[in-house]
Parts: sequence; C-alpha cells; structure tokens
Amino acid sequence: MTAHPQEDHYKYKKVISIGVVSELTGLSQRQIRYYEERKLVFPDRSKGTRKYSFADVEHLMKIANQREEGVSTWEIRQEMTKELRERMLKGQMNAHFRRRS
Amino acid sequence: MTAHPQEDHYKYKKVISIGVVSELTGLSQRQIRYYEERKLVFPDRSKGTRKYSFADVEHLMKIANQREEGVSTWEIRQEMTKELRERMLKGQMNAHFRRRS
DNA sequence: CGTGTAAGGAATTCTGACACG
DNA sequence: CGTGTAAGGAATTCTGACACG
Repeated sequence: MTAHPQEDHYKYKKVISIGVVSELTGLSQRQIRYYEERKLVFPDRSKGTRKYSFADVEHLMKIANQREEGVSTWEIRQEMTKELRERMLKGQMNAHFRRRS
Repeated sequence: MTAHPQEDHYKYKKVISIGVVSELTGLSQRQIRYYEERKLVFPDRSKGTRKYSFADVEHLMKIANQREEGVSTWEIRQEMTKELRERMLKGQMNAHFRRRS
C-alpha cells in the first residue's frame, strides 16, 4: 500500500517525552496532561513517564486550534468519537463489499 | 519531490531521549554515548540532555551490526566520511550538469 | 471548565573516573 | 579499544492539591 511501510510508523511510534511535545506544540505540560484526562490524547507509559508519537503531536496541534476557537474539550471529544464511528462504519462497508465482489 | 514533505522529517527530527534509543536499538546508554565520542552519531542537545532522530536510531542499528562483525569504531568512522565525500561529489556533479544542460 | 503554580518525590540523564583487557 | 559500573548532581516528569473564575 505505501512505498515505505517502515517509515510510516515513525509517525505512530510513541517515543517523545512530554517536555518535547510541549516545545513542539506550544502547549503547557499542564494542558497536555489535562487533555489526556479528558481523553483527547493517549500517550504510552514507560514506567510512569508519558511517551507521545508525532501523530499525537499533530493531533494536539489541532486541539490547540480548536481550543483557540472556543471549542470545549467535551465538544472536541464528541467530534472525535463521531469520526471514529464513521471510520468504523467505512471499515465495515469495505469488508462487506470486499467479500461479495 | 515527495508526496508528504512534512511527514518526511519525522525521520530526522531530534526528539528521542537516550533511554528510548537504548530500548529501540538494544545498545546500552554507555555504548551510545561512546559512539558519539567517536563521532559516529550527533544528537542535538536540549539543555544538556541528548535528543536523537529515528534516522539516528537506524544508523545506530547499522553500527551495532558492524560492531558485531568486528568492525572498529574507527573503521566505521572512515567508512562514513568516505560515503560523505562521495555524496558531496555527486552533489557537485549534479550542480555542474544542471548548470549546463 | 481550563489552566497556573508550589510541593515533594520518583525516574532520567549527565559527566568524569576507575576497572578490565 | 570498547564497555561496565558506582557516584553525585542536575534536569525531567509525576501526582494531588489549591487557586481563579
């Protein structure tokens, strides 16, 4: 599917500490941890300390933009689960049509 | 040139701490720091602490393989500078032919 | 609700050195 | 030469709480 399957997961590998994420996003560590509490981000934990991926960083930047526009964390969360449902539906449909065509 | 110019530098962005690099490569922190001393890797420094890229991680894995084959750090270094010279030459030639064709 | 901050502790990283070989 | 380790300190991260609004 992709030209460089390995490179692809550079984006998703959770290796970045919160300090670096803070620098990259311009968000405070407090904000980043709070967004986790509100279930907007899901870092890995390596013995207590949080590890984020580049995808997480991008996602946090989107969140930062939405927050600036006055969107609440609750609304952002709603939007996320909604998109998730849509993606799952699409997956279902793909599986469905793949089976019978 | 590339489909996703931004994604591309996920590979080169120096954001990974030495502990994670150690886990990723299987090398000890001592080894990783020593290879830096021998000028085989060049992490960024953010206020003292080293930050590596995924490219650095890959490079360290190659180094680990060479070391297992008995190649000395000095020889690895030689090989690196040699490759660098070749790449620079190629750049020169590209510039040269670009100018006159 | 969303974020700042001070507090105390735990985990991480750093350097220079001694050791072995 | 290449790597391990103990040592002491510095920087990072963590949690729970109080504050403001």
